[in-house]
Amino acid sequence: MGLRVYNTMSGKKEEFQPLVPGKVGMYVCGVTVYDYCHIGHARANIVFDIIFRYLQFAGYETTYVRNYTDVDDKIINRANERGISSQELAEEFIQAFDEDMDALGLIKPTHEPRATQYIQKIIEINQKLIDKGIAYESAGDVYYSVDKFPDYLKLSKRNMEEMQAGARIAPGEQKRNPMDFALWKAEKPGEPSWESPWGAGRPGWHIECSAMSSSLLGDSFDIHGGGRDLIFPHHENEIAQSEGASGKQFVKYWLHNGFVNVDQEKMSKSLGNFFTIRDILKTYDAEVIRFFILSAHYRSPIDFSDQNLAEAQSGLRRFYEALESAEIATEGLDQTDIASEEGAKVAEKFREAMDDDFNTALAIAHLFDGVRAMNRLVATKKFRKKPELVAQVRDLHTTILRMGEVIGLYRSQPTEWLEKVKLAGLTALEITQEEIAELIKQRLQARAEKDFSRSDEIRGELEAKGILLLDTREGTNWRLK
RNA sequence: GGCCCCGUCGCCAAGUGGUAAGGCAGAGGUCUGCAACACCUUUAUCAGCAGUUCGAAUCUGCUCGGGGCCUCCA
Repeated sequence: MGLRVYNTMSGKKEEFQPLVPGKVGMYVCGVTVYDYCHIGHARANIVFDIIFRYLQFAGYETTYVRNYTDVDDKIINRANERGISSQELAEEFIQAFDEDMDALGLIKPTHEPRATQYIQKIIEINQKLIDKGIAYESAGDVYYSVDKFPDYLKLSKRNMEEMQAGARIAPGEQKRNPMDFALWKAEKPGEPSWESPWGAGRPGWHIECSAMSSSLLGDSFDIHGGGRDLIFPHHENEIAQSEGASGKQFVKYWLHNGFVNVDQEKMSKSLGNFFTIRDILKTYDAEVIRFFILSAHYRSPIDFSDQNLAEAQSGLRRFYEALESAEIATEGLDQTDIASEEGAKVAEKFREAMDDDFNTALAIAHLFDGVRAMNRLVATKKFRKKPELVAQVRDLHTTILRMGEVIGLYRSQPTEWLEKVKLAGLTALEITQEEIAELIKQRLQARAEKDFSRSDEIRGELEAKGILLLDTREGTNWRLK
């Protein structure tokens, strides 16, 4: 069975069949660049990163577009506060966004358009909507007339009467219906503006995405993604604009990711309870964040907490420890042509899980099964003298890395990753690497002299500080408790 | 007020009609000078109540609890 995706439009999982066989066009709403990204942005971008990766893995030639909204009220306000141009501000946070996404290990979308690069296209769509009688000009503004689009609210499944009760008209706006939304805003002092048939002004928020998506993916494309909070009004309005202008179905599958909560409450700028990506990266490795996010289904809400991240780190460490021990166990052994089915079994389960609406939590669980199988084999007596077992371990190892690449995990060299996480954790403890090394040396000395009480004393001392000692064939290592 | 979602082991989290995955934490065992790691074993009947069904965590109704959207928001 092939890929199935949950479509917000139908409210059901549907069999995925792209408009053009073998090819996928995907548009995801990016960020408005006026501040640093928080973990909620990280989630949305990681989710669509793995969807992009998986589509390609599944053999689809995928065009992924993720925009930057670089003209907007918030950008203008923030820039004015800081006394710089909105362009400068946008530039600064585009760069910050790119740095954060790089740090999180995201692969680049095919296209990363900026709204301000598509002003002409925006004007064209507006003109078309006006010509069709769907939009109207009013005192230099252009508004979309929601009454002219019968399918309005089909995505968010609301009805007009209820919505109108809550809608309001801001001072200075001259709308025919309170629900009408701005496609073009007349220039105001201190704001960036562009010439248009309706005078100088700037685009409304929603129209940008219609312009960028149709320019890069055409009037109809396969997947449109974003956070749940964009369903209304943003995505609803995009549908109205794009379908109103083209007369064709805009998007086949609507995918929306769930929120990141803090203490059971949505994390957002307005609530002030957000954590930026760069702050979290000071304490946790980027892959830990990814692992945390992917260990729940993308549509479920997840609760952000230190405990949950620490747990994610433990889980990820299990993978890296297993990968490392498999590498050590098979090091220097000859390659053989012995066949192994172990990897194929794991890979098949993994694909089944991912095919079911990108169920990464289940997919990772199957990889954990692979880890256990691998550990078990490595722990077998005289493992290195049993070529069929060595072949199976190598097969599992390769498979875990290959599947890991599809979800952007296990990309580091295990020993380096383990070392990095270990040292990062050490900074929170009251002991240095050198002190640990010295104590280990003393303990080895004591053990050599069979002075086990002294040996245990040292271990107890370190354990009290959060350090665990591990005696191995190769010597004594340590790790965080 | 309108629309919508969720409530699964101590914690995280899959599972949406066929008899409860996985991880973290815990317990017992093997290994170990003793430990740790790893491995093996072990821990839930699914918020509550009432229905539908041969059969329900999965469908329906009600109750309780939590959350979201309706204004910018990933």
